[in-house]
Amino acid sequence: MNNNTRVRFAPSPTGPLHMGGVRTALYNYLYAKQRGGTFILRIEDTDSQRFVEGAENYIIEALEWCGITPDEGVQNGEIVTSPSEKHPHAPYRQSMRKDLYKEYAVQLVEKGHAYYAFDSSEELEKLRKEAEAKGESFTYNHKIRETLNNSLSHTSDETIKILSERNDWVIRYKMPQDQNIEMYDMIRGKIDVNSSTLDDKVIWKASDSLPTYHLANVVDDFLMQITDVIRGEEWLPSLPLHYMLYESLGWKEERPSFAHLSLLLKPDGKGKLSKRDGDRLGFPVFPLEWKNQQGDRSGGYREDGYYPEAFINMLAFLGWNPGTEKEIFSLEELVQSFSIERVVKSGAKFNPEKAKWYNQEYIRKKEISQLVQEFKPILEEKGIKCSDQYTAEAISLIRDRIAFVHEIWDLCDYLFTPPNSYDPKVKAKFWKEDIPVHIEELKNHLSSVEDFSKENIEALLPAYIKEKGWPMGKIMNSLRLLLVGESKGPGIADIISLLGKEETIARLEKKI
RNA sequence: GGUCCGUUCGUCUAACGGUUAGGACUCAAGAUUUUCAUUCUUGCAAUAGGGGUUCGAUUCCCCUACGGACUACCA
Repeated sequence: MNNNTRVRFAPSPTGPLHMGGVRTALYNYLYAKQRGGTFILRIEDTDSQRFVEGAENYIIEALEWCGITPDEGVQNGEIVTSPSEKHPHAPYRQSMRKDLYKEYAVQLVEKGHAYYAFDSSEELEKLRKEAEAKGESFTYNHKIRETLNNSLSHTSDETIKILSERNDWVIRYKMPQDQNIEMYDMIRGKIDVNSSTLDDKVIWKASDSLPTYHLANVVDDFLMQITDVIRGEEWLPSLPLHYMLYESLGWKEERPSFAHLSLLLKPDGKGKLSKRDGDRLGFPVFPLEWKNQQGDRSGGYREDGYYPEAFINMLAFLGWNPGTEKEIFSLEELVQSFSIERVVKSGAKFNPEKAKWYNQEYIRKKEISQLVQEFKPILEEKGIKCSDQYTAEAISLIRDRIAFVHEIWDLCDYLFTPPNSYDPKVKAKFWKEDIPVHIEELKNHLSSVEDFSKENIEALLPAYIKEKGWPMGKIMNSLRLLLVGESKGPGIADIISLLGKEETIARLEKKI
């Protein structure tokens, strides 16, 4: 147990949180909670171009719905601007921390680990095009940096002059040459990269006085005393840079441990899971529904009727397993059992069927009374009035066959309203010859019955039919046809008992 | 193209270097339910290919193939 463990989930507010992002947040949360540590939510909004209105609140709300609430960090609706006991490192939105990054970038320049670069985007674009034309790719690195427009190729006087005259310069990290960078990933183990294969990344830009992700990330992780970084696989290629930044900044000892999670892949075909796959295959990709500026809606697990527990459980098992055969885990159980070492290295294709299965498992564990409350709005919408007691009995008859509350109505509408049509196939098969006469007689017999309990009906019905010598199958199925309208549903005695004497007789009288 | 990561049933995955390679989802069959579903039972189905190391390789190493990520003054 190390209650000094501090992890962060650091999304960019460029749109709704993808389910893969939720999984990353979840693993961070589980890792922290298991160690009695702190889970921090930080917003990485250093790219003003891609900022999307509402995205930050979406992220907060989504995490809230999932039950993975941050201990520290940005709060819903509340702007934490200055440090407090609960939020000692506030603010947690990088755009609000912009002033603090420059000094570290400048410090790197002074130590000789970085330099000012004055190349315009146009110039760089041109160089890229030229390289491409030759079948090569342009890389701003140790081989050519001395020949480009930067403080390495200018005298310090020239540099000072340009710096004061222009505001479109950047600071680039000066990646050392031919240095073996030995890294360790908690999931993948040892990883080696030679620094010569890396380029000189921009770490700070004068145009908006903002750092790029790499610097902001490393500085904030250091300042916020992050001990473990668990993030997506897309960051693995920049891990060497991050290692070097820690080293150059003199924070080697404080460098956190890293774990890179594999991506969530689309269910069919190849590639990573995207919003389009959800639209195409009919499943949500986002935890909550999202409406973009154009008014397009993207479905959410919440709106589709998933329980957050089921969603979280499903997500946890996409790339992790406890090593036992137990598959249903509450959030608390996940906290107990999670281990970063058991996270799978390879990417996981998302399986919507399995997601449904999880929800089905959870719906079976719900209290009937809760299902009643969830179903009531649907009943009201249909204009049905009945007691909670009745609804509870109806739901308990069919609860083992649903995966979602919204499936209840289609499965047992006949328990709330008489059938308005009769399945012709079933009718053709069973509704023959003298059946109507028998049903009439049966109806009259039921009129004289007082006890409509399931047990009594179950015993009485077959006994009566047998006694009369009528064809059992035809009568039973015809009875079901009149009561239900088709060939489906719970036991006929259950249905008759629930409908009650009056309603049962009424439906039989309606005939065909 | 370059760098890095990965590869066990259709899918998610398990397996101190020694297992009839296990489980779950899906699918199929049977039983039960005088319907449908549930439930239960059974079945189908995998170590990418090739080399090593080893008494023995899914497991360790190398090569190939395939997949993925990254390769921005985006994160």
